[in-house]
Amino acid sequence: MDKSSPEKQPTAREALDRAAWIAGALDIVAQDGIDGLRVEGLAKRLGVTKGSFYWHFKDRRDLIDAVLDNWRTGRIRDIHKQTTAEPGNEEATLRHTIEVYAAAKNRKGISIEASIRLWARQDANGLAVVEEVDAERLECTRRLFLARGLPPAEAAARSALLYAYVFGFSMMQCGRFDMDAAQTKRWIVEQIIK
Amino acid sequence: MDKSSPEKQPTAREALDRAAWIAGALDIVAQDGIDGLRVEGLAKRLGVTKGSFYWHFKDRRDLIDAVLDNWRTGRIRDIHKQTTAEPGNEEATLRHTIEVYAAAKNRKGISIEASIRLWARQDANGLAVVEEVDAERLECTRRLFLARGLPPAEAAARSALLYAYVFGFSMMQCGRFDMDAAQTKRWIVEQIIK
DNA sequence: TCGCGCCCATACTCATCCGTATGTTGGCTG
DNA sequence: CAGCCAACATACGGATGAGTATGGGCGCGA
Repeated sequence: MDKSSPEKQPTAREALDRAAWIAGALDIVAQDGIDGLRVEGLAKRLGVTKGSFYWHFKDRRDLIDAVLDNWRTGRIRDIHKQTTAEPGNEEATLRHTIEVYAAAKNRKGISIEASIRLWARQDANGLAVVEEVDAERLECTRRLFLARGLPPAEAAARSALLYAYVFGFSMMQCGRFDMDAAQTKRWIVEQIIK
Repeated sequence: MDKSSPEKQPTAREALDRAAWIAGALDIVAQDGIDGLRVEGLAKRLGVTKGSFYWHFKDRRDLIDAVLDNWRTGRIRDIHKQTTAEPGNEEATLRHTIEVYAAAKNRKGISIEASIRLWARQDANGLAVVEEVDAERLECTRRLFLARGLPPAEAAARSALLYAYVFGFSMMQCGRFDMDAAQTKRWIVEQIIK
């Protein structure tokens, strides 16, 4: 699992550079998907050449796996951070979680989500990563519903509906549909939370 | 909008061949996304060479536009077919619509949906197509909710939640989450319909 | 100051793919 | 049967991109 292959100490320098490559890769993934993640394009974006890339990574697949791993740990850290609620405050925490994940400001994060999930349809490693992230997220919000006294089955169902709504709505293009978006979102959130 | 450029009669032969190319393209899109849709690969899949392709299509973009157009008209025809209900039968029609679009058997259709929607994020033509399909779908199911006597805002909200759930759930990977999937889906459908 | 190793550039090979130009074949028509 | 045309195949040029091989600069310790 770990990148323990370098012979000497994994200097902070190298770790930082690798992180920079991954950060740049995530920008490209958000724009063009994982298929659009090219070694030479990423290098040009970082102001270097391929020679640098192949010093930090074994090959393109190594970069993709690093991106997936980085995304996985980041999403799991995030959901734990978002869903830690003091007892009695579960409802506000749930509303806030939906806010964060469905926010229009989070366009880049949504794009990365969609790209990785589509990629995971034909990649075993990607599928495992998405499964782990989903399981963690579903479990975190389920706990919040359980803390509110809901029966286990309903807590699981509400948790599933929460993420289905968030991801599904982000994939839709409602530009031509006549509705009050804010009012609609409020009504849906009530259905999920209440 | 129409392909009226051929000088003579648009023979059934040519129409069939163009449809065959589009059908093969949809297979590839379902597997590898629109980025994976390559002229030579598609030709090999159909047992011919590029020479044939460039007789039927101007270029790769022409094929993509044809695929988008075919998908658009097909989805609109489908949703109209699924949502025509005799008065009083709206609830069963809504349940059936969810069944059809959320069906696990419809894996190929879901993959095409996801690929096109991701593609539409960076393509104006694709965006217009998705917007039109979404508007049509949202309107069709909204009419069913309205026919059941719901207030307009709630009908629109339920219609939006319906598709958000269908698309969102199809993007999730719940393999590691402990729940009764059938029971969960039943609970969610009740929330949307009732 | 000398060498060594990290970090990157340069320069290739090989494969894929788009688009075009042109050759070829089989069927239909006059 | 001559000719034409739809529907391909073949062959090519140019671009892109992965991966490798190799060289060079630069800091740093002995």
